[in-house]
Amino acid sequence: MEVTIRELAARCGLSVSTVSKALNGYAEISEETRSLVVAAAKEAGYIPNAHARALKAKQSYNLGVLFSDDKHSGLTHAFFSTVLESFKQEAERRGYDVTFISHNIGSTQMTYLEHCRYREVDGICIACIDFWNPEVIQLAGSKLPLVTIDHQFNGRMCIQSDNIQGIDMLVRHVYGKGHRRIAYIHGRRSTVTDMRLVSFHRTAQSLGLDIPEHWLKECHYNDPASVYEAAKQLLQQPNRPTCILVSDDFAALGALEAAGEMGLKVPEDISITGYDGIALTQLIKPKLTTIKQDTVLMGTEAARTLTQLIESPKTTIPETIVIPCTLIEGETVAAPQ
Amino acid sequence: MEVTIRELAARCGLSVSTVSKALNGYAEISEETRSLVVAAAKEAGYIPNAHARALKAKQSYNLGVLFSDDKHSGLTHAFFSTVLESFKQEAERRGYDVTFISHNIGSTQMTYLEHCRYREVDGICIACIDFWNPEVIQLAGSKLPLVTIDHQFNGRMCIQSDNIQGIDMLVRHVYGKGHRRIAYIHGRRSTVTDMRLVSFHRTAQSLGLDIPEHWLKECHYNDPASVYEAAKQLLQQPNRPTCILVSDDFAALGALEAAGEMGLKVPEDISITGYDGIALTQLIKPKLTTIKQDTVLMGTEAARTLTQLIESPKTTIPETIVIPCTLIEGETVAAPQ
DNA sequence: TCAGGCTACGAAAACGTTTTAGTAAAGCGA
DNA sequence: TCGCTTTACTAAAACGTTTTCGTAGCCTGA
Repeated sequence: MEVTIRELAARCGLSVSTVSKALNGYAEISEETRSLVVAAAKEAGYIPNAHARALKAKQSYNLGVLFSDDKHSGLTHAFFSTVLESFKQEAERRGYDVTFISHNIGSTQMTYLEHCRYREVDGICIACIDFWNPEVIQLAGSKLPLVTIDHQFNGRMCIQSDNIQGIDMLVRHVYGKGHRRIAYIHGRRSTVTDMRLVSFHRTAQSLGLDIPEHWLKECHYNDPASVYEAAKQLLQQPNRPTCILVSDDFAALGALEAAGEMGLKVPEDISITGYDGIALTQLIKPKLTTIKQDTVLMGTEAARTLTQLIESPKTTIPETIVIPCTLIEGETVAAPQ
Repeated sequence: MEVTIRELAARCGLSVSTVSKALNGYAEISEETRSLVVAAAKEAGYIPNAHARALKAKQSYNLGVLFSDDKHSGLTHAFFSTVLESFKQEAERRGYDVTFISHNIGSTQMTYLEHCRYREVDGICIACIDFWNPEVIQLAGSKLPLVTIDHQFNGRMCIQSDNIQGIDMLVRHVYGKGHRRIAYIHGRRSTVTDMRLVSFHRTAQSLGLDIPEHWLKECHYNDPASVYEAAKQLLQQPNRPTCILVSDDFAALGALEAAGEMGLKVPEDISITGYDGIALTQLIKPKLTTIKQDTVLMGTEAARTLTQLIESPKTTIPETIVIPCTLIEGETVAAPQ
């Protein structure tokens, strides 16, 4: 059915090796034969076989993506799906397909690394996952070219959204609007959370703000319900904050909900911000003031550096690439009463 | 580096074929040797090579997904990303990986079908794409096992959300609330659009409603801006409808926007509904009344039928599997004034 | 005792490529 | 003319599996 390189060679009256070289652009093939072969290939509908090629050449032109979060939202995760989309587009532009990595393929359990070896992916992009998972650490310890999003493994490439700058901008923004009593609802311990917390404290201090410990609340990312609870606690205090920063747009909806239920108007009675800049924020009323992470650039850079790492392992790529973010001024921050 | 079956055979003092059979559960291998081999494989960290296996066995255990829309929202598409996520999960449960199919891998242009042949995917799932695209039609005409979401190709498997039922429920719901003047903003011509339109007309007729032609507007899916325009036109009419059905949740935001700008309150002054049941609808205020498509079941069923088709091509699977949908009663429909 | 049938294993071909090593033919300088 | 290089091609091994076919040894029944 499918025509192989052998048949193609026969049709051309050439050897298999010549045809292979002609198709792969070897210099030792004359222009004449090359065009002959290319024409014949087209006419015969010849498509090379990726598996045979990968088997021999030890390159699969396949990139793995590891991608999950504790809530198993997977592809439906508003933030990471946009990163992944642009990762995929850039990978394709560079000649790579992308395959999801998981650890149970059918009945056979595999670790992530084993799955990568099984499919012989040329490299892997890790995002939005528990980076302390032993299997992920095993992956990071392997020889496999690897890029992570928002987490730095020692000696590994990492695409970092500039969380320091983001929180700094955000705090200064609400400060500029007149807020001095600022609470911060952050996510669970992770690289990202830590950076944002550091930045929050640093900026608060440099602005001379005194933030009581109990205005910092730990919640879950991507989980409005937990933020709802935390926001309620904050708002019930006699001497409550005038502004609540939530470290996740989607979860910030929980804070809006809480405020609404308590009869507080946003932004008149209480200011609220998010973080991420997902599309949703600009579709709700009032529009959420937030930090927009450049997800498109993050995905593109991840694919770019990963393929570069694969194709020329020698070149030293900076370990961390920091992607700047921008402030989206919505309608959820106003001067405090 | 990586240990091959040959080395494993040497370690066990067995032949390559015996080892292969032991690992693949052939009956002709004694229990004794099998456990020996399995233990040795584990100890040696043996992982089979998917490419070699695919090359020989003509099965890649890889499923392609073809997935794009005219706005190139790709994975960020709220509706289809949830379908894809559950497709992926079910595929993995059944032992298949999933790879995206596209048509330009690097510099070499390929048709979708060529890409499938290149990667030797065992089957493909097509969703959310222009089904009249010649390349998609070529795919549908091929021998490749195939399942589509929401479009019926002749003789091919299709997972259909029950659009007839959905629109019927929706129209009856607003009718029940007292609406008689109902407009419908639908998407561009497609299988889905057609079914919904048919259902709209049929139900309207059976309820004795008389819908003037200019209350039907064609817009783009996933595009609030175009719906915004259409809604404005509808609302500016002297004798305007009391309820507008929009065939897409996300785009329905455009209608809400238009109403808001014209000083009309939803649902007091005008009722609006969406369609799809994406998460967003229950996060905005007021919550959108809509039809929820069972995206999880759609994805799962797509993966199930596709793998079944691959593994036993003989068994006749019904051409179309219809997935029921449910009404989500939000806060955007009230009795007309 | 022997034909026949299991049982448990092995040899080797095959899958479709890429790549190394080799080689005729042509070109070239002296 | 001769030796040497260059050009343009070919032969064949290899990549890591699966699978067909073959077979040695054992058991069984008459």
